[in-house]
Amino acid sequence: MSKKPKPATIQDVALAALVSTATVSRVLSNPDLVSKSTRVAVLEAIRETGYRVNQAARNLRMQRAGAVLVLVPNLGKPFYSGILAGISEGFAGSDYAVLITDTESNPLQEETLAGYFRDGRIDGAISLDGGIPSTALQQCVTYGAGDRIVFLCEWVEGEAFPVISSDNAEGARLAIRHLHDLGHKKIAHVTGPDGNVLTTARREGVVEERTRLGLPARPEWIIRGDFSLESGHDAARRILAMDDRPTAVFCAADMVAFGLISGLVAGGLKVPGDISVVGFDDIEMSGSYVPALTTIRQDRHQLGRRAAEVLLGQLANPGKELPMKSALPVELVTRASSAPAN
Amino acid sequence: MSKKPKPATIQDVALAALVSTATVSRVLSNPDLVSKSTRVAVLEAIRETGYRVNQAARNLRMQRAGAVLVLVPNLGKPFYSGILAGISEGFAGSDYAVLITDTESNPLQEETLAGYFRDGRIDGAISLDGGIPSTALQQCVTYGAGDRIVFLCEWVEGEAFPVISSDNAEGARLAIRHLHDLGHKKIAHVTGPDGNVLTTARREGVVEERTRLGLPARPEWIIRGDFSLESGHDAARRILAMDDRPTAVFCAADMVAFGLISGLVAGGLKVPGDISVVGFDDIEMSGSYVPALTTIRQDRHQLGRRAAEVLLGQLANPGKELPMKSALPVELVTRASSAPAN
DNA sequence: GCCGATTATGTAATCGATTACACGAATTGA
DNA sequence: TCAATTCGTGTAATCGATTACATAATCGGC
Repeated sequence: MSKKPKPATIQDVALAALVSTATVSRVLSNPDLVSKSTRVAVLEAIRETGYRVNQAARNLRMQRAGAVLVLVPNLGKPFYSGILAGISEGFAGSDYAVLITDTESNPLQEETLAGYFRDGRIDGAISLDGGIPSTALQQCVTYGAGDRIVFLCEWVEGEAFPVISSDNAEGARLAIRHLHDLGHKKIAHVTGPDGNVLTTARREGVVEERTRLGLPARPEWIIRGDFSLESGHDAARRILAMDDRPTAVFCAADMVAFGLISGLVAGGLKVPGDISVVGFDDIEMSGSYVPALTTIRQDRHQLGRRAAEVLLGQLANPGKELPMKSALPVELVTRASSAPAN
Repeated sequence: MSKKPKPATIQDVALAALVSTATVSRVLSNPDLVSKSTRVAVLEAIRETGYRVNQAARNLRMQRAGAVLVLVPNLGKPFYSGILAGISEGFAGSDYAVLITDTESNPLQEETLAGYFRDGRIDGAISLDGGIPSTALQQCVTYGAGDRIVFLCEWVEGEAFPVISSDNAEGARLAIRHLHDLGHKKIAHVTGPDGNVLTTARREGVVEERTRLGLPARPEWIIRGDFSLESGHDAARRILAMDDRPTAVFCAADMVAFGLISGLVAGGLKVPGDISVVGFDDIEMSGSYVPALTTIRQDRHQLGRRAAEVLLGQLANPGKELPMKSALPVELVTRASSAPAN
């Protein structure tokens, strides 16, 4: 039935090329050590036998796992797909496998992460989740994996790991400035969940820019959300009930903006006629929502690639570079959901 | 800096328990072969040393990869998250790592999949993508991996792999029956993309049930879509332009329903006042859309688990069970987007 | 009390790569 | 011309498990 042709090993290649396995190995990993003639012969033998290196054997010998883990808060959020694509692209050339786990449906146990390192299942990790318990991180550091973890988009306050993220505060400022340019003065902001680092960064951007532009600020114009569609609905309800309604709302996420818009429309308001709405992220469907959403674009692909590169760098020369925070630029994408103030 | 305490090996345990490594290994994989007293001693030694088996070594010796690959058409679609959660849950107890790849952003090269098997990177695969080229699959079969691939949700017509999916035709029938029960007679259907097996199954369910109930059928009431938000918009435009408009629409996916609803509303129609809409999938946001979407729920979690179980079974006794198609039940979830016909 | 069967355990080969070390040949410099 | 390098390659140990085979101990039946 299944014939399962046994794959060629390095021995087979050595035999075919009339050299030792050491030489074959060197041709693969350190070609300069081998004379041109034998190198050619070995490469020919490799082609002939159809040899492919056995990762398990290599990993065992080299004492590595050959895999990295990506921790995603919620795989279901469309926001993450581009990032994951960027990450796998970043690792495509390498011989690392990319494991992905959803921290919402597979909550990280206290010692799970360090355990993965310990058991030789992973060589490094990229976390998109800023909610990893400090204790879990400390265990990794204790184990010596402290320099093989990088944070992406979110991060844990007070921990010294490299962080790749967008310039969240700048994104918020861009949004406010855009609305201000359109003539809006009363601008509300629907935030992310409490305690989230992105919430803070974006809220501060809002407050800062609003102050700089001399715009009025009322406490109820900062509305607590949680990046979800529902929190957008809630915000709509809140706004519909206000005496002094804002004429524009900047939401901390596109999903929130969708919820908000549908809520406002259901409440009889027009978007952008009565209220302009700006989101954050520029997820796929933002362009085809009705109205098409004005938003702050994060280069998700690039974010993913960068994180992959940084981690690969750390894995290549462990403990070399110092952890640091790098912020990628964001961009305002003007669409139909924002219009000049009446 | 990073002390990197060297993990205990099976040797260390053997030493501590005053037995051979063979015995330790047996305690772990075949406890019955070991006398109770030594078993206890070994277990104590394991606890003492904090020993964890090294997967790379085990995999090398056992000639396996210790990993399975999940092929997802588009990680960004919220539909897949629950499924992935179910899959990883299904593999949680096992010692298989779960690799996830997005076939849209990382298109599968002709020989990639078979290559993964060949290189010992994976022991099996679950494909959520029905668009895998037959040639790629044949290569896997040739290599002997034919019984370690299962399809989930989608499948490739004419290939003999196990398939786990929902009862798509029944879902379609349920939707039509529901609308019929509400008094609708003129029911349209927005399909999935051409050539997709789900498109066929659902469309056939629609046609069948519509015929059974003696409902009228006009060719333009079958509208070609592609599971996307945009195709929902297009469908709305199409419907708005019809002379003889349907009073209800069954969409082949929730995303399509969202696009459709927003398009219809933008066109001045009320949902469900003028037109009732029913979706398929019951993704997270369906319940909090406005109006909340009536839809056909697939048990995504269960689907994932099942696929994992089937694959694990195949891996445990290769080539034992025969491939077969199994359909999980679906369920009508009645919400606000469908109402009695006027 | 003896012999075959069973049970428990150890010895050592093995999986397929990498690499420290050794060695002979070629090259260099004085 | 000889010693010191450098270069190219092979030998064999090694990574950490599993397991076929061998061996010693125990048991049962007669």
